[in-house]
Amino acid sequence: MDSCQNCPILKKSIFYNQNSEDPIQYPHLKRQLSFKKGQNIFDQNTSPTGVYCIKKGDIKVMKTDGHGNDTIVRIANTGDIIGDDIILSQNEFKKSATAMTDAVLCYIDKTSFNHLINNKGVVVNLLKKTLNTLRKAEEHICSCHQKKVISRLSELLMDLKKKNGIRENAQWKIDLNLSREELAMLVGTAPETLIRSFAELKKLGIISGQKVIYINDEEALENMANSISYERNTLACPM
Amino acid sequence: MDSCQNCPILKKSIFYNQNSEDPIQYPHLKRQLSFKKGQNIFDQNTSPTGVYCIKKGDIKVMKTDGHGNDTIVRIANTGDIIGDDIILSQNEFKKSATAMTDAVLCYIDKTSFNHLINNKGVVVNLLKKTLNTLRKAEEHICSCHQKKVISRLSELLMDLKKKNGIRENAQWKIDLNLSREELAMLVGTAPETLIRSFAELKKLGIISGQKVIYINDEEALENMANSISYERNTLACPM
DNA sequence: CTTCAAGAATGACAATTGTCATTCTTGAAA
DNA sequence: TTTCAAGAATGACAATTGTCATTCTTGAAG
Repeated sequence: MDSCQNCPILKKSIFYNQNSEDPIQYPHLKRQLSFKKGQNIFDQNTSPTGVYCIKKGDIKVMKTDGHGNDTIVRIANTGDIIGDDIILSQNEFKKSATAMTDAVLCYIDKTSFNHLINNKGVVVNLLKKTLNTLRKAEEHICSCHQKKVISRLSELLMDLKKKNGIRENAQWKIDLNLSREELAMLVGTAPETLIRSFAELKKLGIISGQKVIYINDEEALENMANSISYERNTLACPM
Repeated sequence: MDSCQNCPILKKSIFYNQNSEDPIQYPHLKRQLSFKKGQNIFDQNTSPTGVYCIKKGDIKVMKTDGHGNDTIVRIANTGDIIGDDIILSQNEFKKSATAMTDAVLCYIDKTSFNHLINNKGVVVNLLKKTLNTLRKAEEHICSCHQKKVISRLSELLMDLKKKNGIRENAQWKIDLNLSREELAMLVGTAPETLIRSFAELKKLGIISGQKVIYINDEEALENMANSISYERNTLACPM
């Protein structure tokens, strides 16, 4: 087993503690696991016995309603923790996780994890990460409430650009490691509707490409993400 | 200033610490504030200088897109903390809070709050609260993605029942302290659509009443909340 | 190269939801 | 009580989105 002290992603993880007044006990019940693209990490109906710290790869966290309707709740990356809500009552755990790329995760036993969060630095790091995730979730809720599909798709593309985008001359290149169906599950719509919004953005010249896409007009995409919501004719001056 | 030790809601707050190995420092830069129903606590464009612990009352946390589209992100109650995401970068604070009932909040200065979360028990309590809020937010995201308005409204009513419902014979009585517009902002739809869904539930005999409503058929409401999502004809056996 | 299957795309249509106009209710103030 | 304004409700219609059927692409396996 590698020691956590030398982990290349230590600084990105919640286990990195700048001020060493309260030195971290690294997990001793840790196991490093590898997953192939598409492989399931845990599923909605099991009670997990620990948490996972992502060393490498993209993990989709999903929820299914049993009628074949899946939602991708979020995508977790290097340094993120998944399954941490076992801290709450365990039996309400109702999410699944799947590797979207080949991935390496460190499994940390529940007891060990509970011990680790006795460390001030670690809890605070985890709290910050959680608050950040919550903020993003709340922003997504607003989008769902207020915006049309094409707008939410534009938001998603801006997000992906921020995370995985590569600048190429005047364009941004994004290698979507996502099928159209997965994009639909992120945006919250049917695959067909997503495909049509996608086509619309292409027709407008804002993006191009298929699996690898290019953002040709970043400003237009930003506008699409922000301004196209349901709107009423609010009379400026009802005089 | 009242001392926190004697606060009647101490046990509901994040400042309550069972194992006293690491005794809590109660906030010393605390101010108790009263708000009237409808009064604004902080708004989206200000950078708050501290957090609020709710002693009494219901607080709606909202987000506006500037085009008159508001969303109620969540309703916070006794023992909850609002504004705690000042722990993250302050300038991204983009929510407002308004009292839905007469309310009493304790304002805690940012410096003081940062000091308080040095206490293990307090951070862990806050972390648990945040994880719980996140879980609810993620569940709401799934509902938005998968369910129709009438279904989301049913979910909301079940929630309100759980929080404020009073058993009356075979029924549940809920005093909605919410206008139809507010209900719409919670469910994520237009007021007219909400009103129609409301009417539909009444027509089905599942609920009755106006501002004070009665759940006549809890099971039917539960079913409505769970089962009515968009569904495809998944062929059972395509042989 | 051909075959084939899975994903992507598109057309047609229906269901849901949003928008606007109008009317009905309700409760507070005069 | 009467008046009036704000919220609630409803009708009519349009826009968006979901569903199903079908076709087109693409890439892997033989």
